[in-house]
Amino acid sequence: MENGKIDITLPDGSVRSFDKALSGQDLAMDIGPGLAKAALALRIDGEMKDLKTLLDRDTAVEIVTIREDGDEVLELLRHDAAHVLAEAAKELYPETQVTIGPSIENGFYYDFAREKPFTPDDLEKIEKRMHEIVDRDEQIVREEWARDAAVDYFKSIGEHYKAEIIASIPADQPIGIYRQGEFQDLCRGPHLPSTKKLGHAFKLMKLAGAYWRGDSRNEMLQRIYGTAWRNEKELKAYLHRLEEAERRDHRKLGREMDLFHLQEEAVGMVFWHEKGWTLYRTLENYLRHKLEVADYKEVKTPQLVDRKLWEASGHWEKFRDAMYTTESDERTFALKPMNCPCHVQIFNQGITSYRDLPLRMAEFGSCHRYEPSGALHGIMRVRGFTQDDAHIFCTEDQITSETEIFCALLLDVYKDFGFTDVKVKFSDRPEVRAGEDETWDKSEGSLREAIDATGLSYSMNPGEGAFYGPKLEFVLTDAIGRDWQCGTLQVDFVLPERLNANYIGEDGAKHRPVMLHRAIFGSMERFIGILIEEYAGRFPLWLAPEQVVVATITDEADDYAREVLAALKAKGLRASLDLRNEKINYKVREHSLAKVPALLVAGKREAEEKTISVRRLGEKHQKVLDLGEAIDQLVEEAKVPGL
RNA sequence: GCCGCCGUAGCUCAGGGGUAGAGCACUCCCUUGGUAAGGGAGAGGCCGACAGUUCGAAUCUGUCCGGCGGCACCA
Repeated sequence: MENGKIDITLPDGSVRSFDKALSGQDLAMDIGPGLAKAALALRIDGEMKDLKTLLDRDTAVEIVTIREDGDEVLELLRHDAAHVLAEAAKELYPETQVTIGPSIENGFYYDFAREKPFTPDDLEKIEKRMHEIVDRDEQIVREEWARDAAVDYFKSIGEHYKAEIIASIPADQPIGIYRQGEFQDLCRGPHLPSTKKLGHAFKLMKLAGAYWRGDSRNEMLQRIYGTAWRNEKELKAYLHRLEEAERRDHRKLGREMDLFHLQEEAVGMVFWHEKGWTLYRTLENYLRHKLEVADYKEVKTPQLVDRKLWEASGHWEKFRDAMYTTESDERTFALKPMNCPCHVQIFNQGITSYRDLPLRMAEFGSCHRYEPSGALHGIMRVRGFTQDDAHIFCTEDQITSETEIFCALLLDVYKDFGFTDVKVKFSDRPEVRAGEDETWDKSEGSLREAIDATGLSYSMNPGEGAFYGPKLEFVLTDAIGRDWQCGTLQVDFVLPERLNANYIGEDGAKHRPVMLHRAIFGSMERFIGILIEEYAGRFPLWLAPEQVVVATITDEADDYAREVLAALKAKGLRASLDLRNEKINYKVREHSLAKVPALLVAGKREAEEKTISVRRLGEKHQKVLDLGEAIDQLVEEAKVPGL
């Protein structure tokens, strides 16, 4: 800044000098009118700022345009879309109060407070008004207000939620107010220079309820969700993705593929049909084998257990409302919502030596929980489910190595299903919890040490741990982009204490073991739901409930087709026969729609030559192979991983 | 649980104060056809449940049940 000059360094390394301070807009114009037109914001020292920011010192500046890839531009657009949404809603329905409206993955939302609910018709009107506001090309101007003045202002115009938000901001922080047209909103920014820059590639998607400040004790607001993109093409691509995702919805495929159903008489409980149950058993046996190799001991514990045990474990106090109970012999029993207390009962039989640790006790444990009705979702969130549960009883010293061993096993299993990018979350102590703070310090510390030892990257999930200990969550994503916790690992110093679990140490004295609660699939039901969506119903051969259909072209091949079926079954393949009096086109179409991985077609020629025409799902053409060769190939491909 | 929307044949959906319709699937008949729908006929519904309004309710109103989308919850 010599001689009052301001040097601006551009991303290409070139430097422009100016006599006096200038706005980012001026800078863009100075470089070229095309750039000025495309400019949306600035990146000053790597941080996004308004395009109108005054540049009054030497600095490195990057001009952000609509053509820039990456999420930052999208976040900017979406955040503005939320403001335009709020402006439109206020214009059309002035009695509405605005609250917050952030950008989110794929879009944005805005929460409104209003007596009368918005209707789908209102959505259309609001969207139309949003387009008008964009066309008005309203300048978006940032101002900074004193906090108390801002609170008074918003109170005076009846925006009590806004006033409350501002009042909760620390007094020494500046209050940024963005004005566009008649609409003013509290906001940190940055924003576009004008509403026109938002463009028209946005769409309002859905109406929903949402609690004020995310707390169910508060009143419910009305949330409007929308999506926004750089251009029409991206918007269309997104809408198309949504349609594709709907096609692989496990609820739809579950019905179409005759895997399972749900009905009113057993809400949240799955009726497994033959094909779905075959899939279920295949998975269970696969995992059972993995567990055997990993030195787990499988057990089975009772469904109905006296409430005394749940009181002792602490579950009764915390989850009583979500437990199914029944009275008998003047005692109260609960359908088990978890397996851990039962596993401790097995552990407590006899005397355990430190030589027995780590003891890995596994169960495909059938559990029931009275989940809130609004939480139910297909077979992903149900009231009756089976956990691939296990508890590792070990010493404190063994936590790290057991965590490493478990994470390796989990990733190995996930890899067999093609899940390679797994989100890991670390959830620490919740507000309501059992155990002393010192115990939590210890358990969180040891889990952190253990996860660090695995080298996996993870994100923090504060306050989301189980009531007895911190946990790792292994999260998979469904077709519609929703995250589901599947695997978990939880460190527990509390239950062994409460249920008096002991082992005899090297010193001959009693010691408390640590329990590691862990699951890989999480629940069989949820994992199967995820798999259906992941594969869009087109399972790999080893998982497919119906692996092969033998279909005939004429009834002259019926006897041969029966021989083929027998040969397939003798090799352990799941196969069936289609001898119907239908054209081969019809049969191909039907079995393709049913997503049968392999169709073996037999006509007169094949019968005479002892060959078979192999048509694989997803391929346009078929291959004629020697029967033995065809079967060998299928058998090889149908091998269960790890077996 | 809370907010909004929805509930008609096995599935997808149309209709809408005067006793219910399509396509696919299903059953039967004809067709023996070489790799994604051959032709014909037939059967199938207490219009989610209960109450109310009405001469009359699948249709209007209310309550409940269930589903869907969010929110909250998730040992």
